[in-house]
Amino acid sequence: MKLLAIDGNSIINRAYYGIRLLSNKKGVFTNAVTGFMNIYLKLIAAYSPDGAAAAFDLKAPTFRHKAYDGYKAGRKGMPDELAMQLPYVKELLRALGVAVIECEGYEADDILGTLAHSCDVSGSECIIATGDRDSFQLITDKVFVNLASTKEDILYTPEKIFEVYGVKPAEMLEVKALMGDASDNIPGVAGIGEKTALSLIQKYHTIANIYSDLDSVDASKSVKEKLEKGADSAKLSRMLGEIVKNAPIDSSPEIYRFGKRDDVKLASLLTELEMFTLLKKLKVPAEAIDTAAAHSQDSSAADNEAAESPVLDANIPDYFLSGDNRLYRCLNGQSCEADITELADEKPKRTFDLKSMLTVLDCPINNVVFDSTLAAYLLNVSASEYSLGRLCAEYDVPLGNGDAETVYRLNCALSSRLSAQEMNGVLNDIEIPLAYVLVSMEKEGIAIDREALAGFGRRLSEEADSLEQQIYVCAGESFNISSPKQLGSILFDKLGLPHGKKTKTGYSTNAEVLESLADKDPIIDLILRYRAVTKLDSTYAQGLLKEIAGDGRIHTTFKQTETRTGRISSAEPNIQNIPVRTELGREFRRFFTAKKGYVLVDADYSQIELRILAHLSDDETMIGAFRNGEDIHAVTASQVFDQPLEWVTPEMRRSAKAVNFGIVYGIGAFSLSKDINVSVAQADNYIRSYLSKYSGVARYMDSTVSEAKKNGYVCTMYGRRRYIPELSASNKNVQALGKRMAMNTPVQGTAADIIKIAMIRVYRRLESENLDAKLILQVHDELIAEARADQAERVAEIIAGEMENAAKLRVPLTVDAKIGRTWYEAH
DNA sequence: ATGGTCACG
DNA sequence: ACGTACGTGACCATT
Repeated sequence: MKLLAIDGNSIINRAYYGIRLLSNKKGVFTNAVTGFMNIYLKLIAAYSPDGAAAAFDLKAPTFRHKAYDGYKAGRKGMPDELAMQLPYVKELLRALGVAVIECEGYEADDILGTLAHSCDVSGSECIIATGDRDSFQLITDKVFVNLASTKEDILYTPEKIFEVYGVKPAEMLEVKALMGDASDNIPGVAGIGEKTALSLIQKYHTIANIYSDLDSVDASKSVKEKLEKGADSAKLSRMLGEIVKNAPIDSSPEIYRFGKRDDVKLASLLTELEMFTLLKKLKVPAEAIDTAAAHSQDSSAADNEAAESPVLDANIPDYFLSGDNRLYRCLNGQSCEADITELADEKPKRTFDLKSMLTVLDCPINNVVFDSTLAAYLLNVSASEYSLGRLCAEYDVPLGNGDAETVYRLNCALSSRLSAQEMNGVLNDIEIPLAYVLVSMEKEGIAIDREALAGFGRRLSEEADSLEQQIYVCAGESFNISSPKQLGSILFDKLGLPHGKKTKTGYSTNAEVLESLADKDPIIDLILRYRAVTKLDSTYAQGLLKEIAGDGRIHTTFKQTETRTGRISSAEPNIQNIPVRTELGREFRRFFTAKKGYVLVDADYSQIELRILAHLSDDETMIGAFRNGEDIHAVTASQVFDQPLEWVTPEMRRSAKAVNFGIVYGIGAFSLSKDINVSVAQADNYIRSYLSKYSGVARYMDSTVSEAKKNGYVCTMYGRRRYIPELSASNKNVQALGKRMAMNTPVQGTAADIIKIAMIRVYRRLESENLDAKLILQVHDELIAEARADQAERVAEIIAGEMENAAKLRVPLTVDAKIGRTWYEAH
């Protein structure tokens, strides 16, 4: 019999602090549960035990173990965010057939000690899984300790203990009694640390031996004095530190053989917690999930703002496109395969993943009144995916008779929630029409000058080769410059340059650190140039060449349900991060061209986010500046530095620009100071000055954060919503992040809404006016169309006009539009 | 699969 | 003592 004995409190504590705060939609935090279950599954896979038991302290919320660096054990209680997860972990363990042991008057350690001892005497094997070293004293030929750590777990055996500490496992108690353990309230001998304690025990093995003849102990005079003074404390510590081995629990290992797994219980717990990955990992059968859903007492009623099981008009068909591209329809409860031509009729219809249907089927789909994927995205912009199976689990929707019927049931659930949250407008007026635009843009793509791009790539790789050789000369050896690890050891170990901050895995070698070292060694500049050139070559030259399709064009994929703020993203390739900031990088835009006889029209909003901020905050000064068509960064400089506008220098304007950007992101003095190279105190002054001059903005930020805390979410002007569970975290850094998200999301998200509206209108105008022009790219505040050369001026006017009029704000929206043969020229 | 780095708005 | 401006995606090295 092999028993896995889990130190429940220690492991859950590690799990909690190891994973950023997560929560389900009801606000139940789940990061500790997730981490715990992952550790549990890893342990099972690693040791294949015959049974398992998990020990918990009964008197929760104080911990006596040092659970993570910096944790002041015993002084603070367990945070609520963790305490609320404990019952879930215990229930899950029971459902998995694992015994949960708690014992009045005994700590988890004592339970583990008892289990371990019992295994030892009965000839069973015991593996203790814990995150702290207290259990080392329990190690024997039969009892091992798996120490969880952030990097890799280590299995401690008697041999391993001896290798690391030079003592036997049982002697670890003696060591601890001498050195003490602050986190465990064990005093030890004052002035004796780990080194001294270990060397004493290595020689004399026990405290009793040391004190039986203290005079003859081989140690310095001061150590002997300390030992003499601390004699009572040492003996007391020895008692306190000894783990109990006879706690009143069922100690026979055989009792803990795995019990029967309760799949329905697992399904109901994991569904409630929205831990769908684990549900899959554990291979919980679909029937169990259905049964759990059917028995669930608090499905839709308790779920946030959902009306009770509403019914959508069953006369409107729901469509689903399967993995093998077959179209299914559910109408009046009847599911069957359908022909794609019926999608073109003018009757209302509902879909699952409209954008995929348009892409895959490449046929007209008219009068779509609801889409599951887009609705699910609006309801929860933070999900990682929106598959039918996962959504059914998330919204407690039982599977129907065929996927199309399931879609119908799912749409009922989604629709009622969407109405309750007043997001029908965003779905019907923005996201559904936008899907058509995005599909058209992807299909159209953009022409690439392949030969010129390849030629530029060759130039870049030659430059990289040359820099590489020069770097090797400077370093005195060759190494992999692209490996931060190897680069760090060359720069900081071999060349002895002063290292700045460290990352988790070693020295930081990012551009900021390197730039600060630029005058210390000529190798730094070479490395920076090497980095820049290889980045351009691999990501943009080689990367884009790989993505050119048979038609000589690049067809990106615009993801409509990816970002937390409502922006769209671009992938394979990402055309939203083509270089522009450096002259060399900007060259890439010369290879993005219009086809023969056509030109590119590029239109971008000027400071759309700041204008939205002016509107949302109703700030008098900012609104005035925009209405008068003033240079907003210069105005801000004049405000922040308290100087007349005409006295503002380019340097002041640059700093003010950074402050303006920072404000939108939820600024901090530290980062601003780095950005504009002034002291933190100085940056702090700028921010204060800004907020006192733009008092409307200050008020707006405050009220946005407090509204967000009250509601748990923030909204854009058009009602798009983002939940921010970080705001209720106990960790102050996480909370601060939540506040910044709360301040930034309405601004960034409203900008996203507005350009989406503009895209829809531009698309329709170009079509209705029969222009030979198509939208092809979007880069957040910029739209690019390909237009027949003779119509370009007209197209530019339409695009700029639709963008400027997409929203009516308290300030004008202004747009710069340009025409060129290439993206470089048009931008 | 994850982390470091760096490209964009 | 720590971490430090919002939102993305791609590439590389390492595990």
